[in-house]
Amino acid sequence: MGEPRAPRWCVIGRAGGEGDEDRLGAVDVFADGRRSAEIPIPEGGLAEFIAARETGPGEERGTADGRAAAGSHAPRWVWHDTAARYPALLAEGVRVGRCHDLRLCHQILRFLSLVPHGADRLDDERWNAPPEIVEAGEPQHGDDGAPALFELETEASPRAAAEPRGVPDTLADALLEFDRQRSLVGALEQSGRLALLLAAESAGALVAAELTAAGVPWDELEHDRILTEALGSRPPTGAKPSEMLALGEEVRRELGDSGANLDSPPKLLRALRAAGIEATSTSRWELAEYEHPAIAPLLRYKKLARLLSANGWAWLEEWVSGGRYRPVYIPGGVVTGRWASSGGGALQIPRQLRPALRADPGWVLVSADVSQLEPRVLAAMSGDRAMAAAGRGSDLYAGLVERGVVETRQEAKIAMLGAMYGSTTGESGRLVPRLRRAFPAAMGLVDAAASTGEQGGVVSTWLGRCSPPPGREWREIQAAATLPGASRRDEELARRIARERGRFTRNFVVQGTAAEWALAWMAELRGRLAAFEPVSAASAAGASGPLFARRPHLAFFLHDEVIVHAPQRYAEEVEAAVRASAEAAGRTLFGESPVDFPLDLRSAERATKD
DNA sequence: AACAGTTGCGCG
DNA sequence: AAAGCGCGCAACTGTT
Repeated sequence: MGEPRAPRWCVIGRAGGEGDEDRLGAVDVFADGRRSAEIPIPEGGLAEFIAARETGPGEERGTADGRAAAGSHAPRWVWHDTAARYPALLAEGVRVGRCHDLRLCHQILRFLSLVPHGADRLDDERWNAPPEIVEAGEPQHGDDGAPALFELETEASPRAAAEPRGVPDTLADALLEFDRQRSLVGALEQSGRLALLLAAESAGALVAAELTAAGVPWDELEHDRILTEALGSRPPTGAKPSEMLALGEEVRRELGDSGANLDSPPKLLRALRAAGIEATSTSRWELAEYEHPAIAPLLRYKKLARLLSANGWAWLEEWVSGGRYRPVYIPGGVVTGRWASSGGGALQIPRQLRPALRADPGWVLVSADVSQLEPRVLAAMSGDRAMAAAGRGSDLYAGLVERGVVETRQEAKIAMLGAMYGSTTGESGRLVPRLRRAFPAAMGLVDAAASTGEQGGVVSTWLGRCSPPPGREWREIQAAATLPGASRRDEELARRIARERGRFTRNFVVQGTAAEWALAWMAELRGRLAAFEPVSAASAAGASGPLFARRPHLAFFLHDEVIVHAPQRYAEEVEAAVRASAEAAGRTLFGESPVDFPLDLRSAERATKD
């Protein structure tokens, strides 16, 4: 498709050598492998350069309203690190349709290249650096009036002020790496899955930057109300809120120890034992086992202490401003391919605070999560028809009960988690054999992954992300245990860490494939949302920035859940788009599989869960 | 005073 | 005390 003369890719990178840090250049790469000469990009002109090409011929020029041509003419942008490049573009109101993130793709391909296929390895270690985190922020203007977009906000958010990492960003490096990656994929690829994975991973990088730029609409007053209701009114910095003080006094009174320190686990443990509570740790799981009048207030104290330190007023001040919470996501930050986050704890927002996620006036939050994503992914990967059938309704766990695999929904859940995590003891270990009987194909897949891992092998997700090989220490312990002079301790250690690795690889294939499904879901949804007609300026969202104020946009992502911030009038269309994207994700990964991926979907002003 | 390591708990 | 995977973060402890 597309015009024969239109470049398929456009590689962006730093053009000059020493002293030329800001000069950028581009090289077009065509489908037949031909390359253009280097196209110089004037200083500060990247946004304009890209905007012009994202808008196809005959279309209105300028993308201040974010109207990206959905890829008909625009090339796929190839750059070293989306996290380093894209926030500045977004801040200038330029959206990108597709990209190829060399750093993320390198991370995927480097483990893959350990598989003996005879292809060239990607052995340029410089590409293995962690992402360069750049705050989106408002464009800052330097002395010369030019936007200094890459300046780090050292004071506002210290975590984002990490030193720029050593990923090469010159055009020459990018072209070389891009060639290596393409030839490696070409040599290894038979199914097209790997290309799909690289595209999905890169799309995820775009989504992550856009999520930070758009922010989560956050009701600071509601957050404050939740805190005040639980903790008492806000205390001066460093002081404890009244509710914690009162509970602390109650605990100390019940323990008969007026000096007991509840904030130090070792000291608390000593105080508990002095009061006759023979606990071995201070975790709430263990404390809840003991009958003592100090336990209840202590558990409440710990709950409040957690709320205060993790998401208290200090957090609110640091991470929420102008009605937006802007977490930093790290695509591919987890070995399995899941996203991680850095700063602000985006992936740990407690349910208690969900009511603080609140749409702007005239807008709604469309929240969707996938029911039992990981078991469904396992059913699809393994082609287990019985398991697919059990998941045909909206609740796979209920399907297990209906089929008499287990007696209760709770048992179904425990058994399924145990199967995917590799539990061998307790109730979970007891129930797993039933699944093995009912779903031999699915269980065979995870059991094989565990076995491969125990033997030091590499496993891979559905699209081909490989688990890291075992480290030197692991191999040495295994080797030592097989030596003639090995002690029982050596053997037990080797056995134990082999089993641990087996549980890791067992879960890797499922968790990693679920992450791929989620990427495909978001990539599809991102495209669909960008195609909505913008609403009038009068109905624009307050603090969403030029690209997101007038269209539905992704606002939050959490492994198997997305939240879209949308103008009220689009609520139903957005729900349909979210559903259609989930169906498309299933087809993209698994083709015409009998497994479906039902969503729990709701639109409301607030994102309350359950 | 700055650092790494541990504990405990929030999320999926 | 999580039996069983993957994370991030704050606070405390013990070192340098």
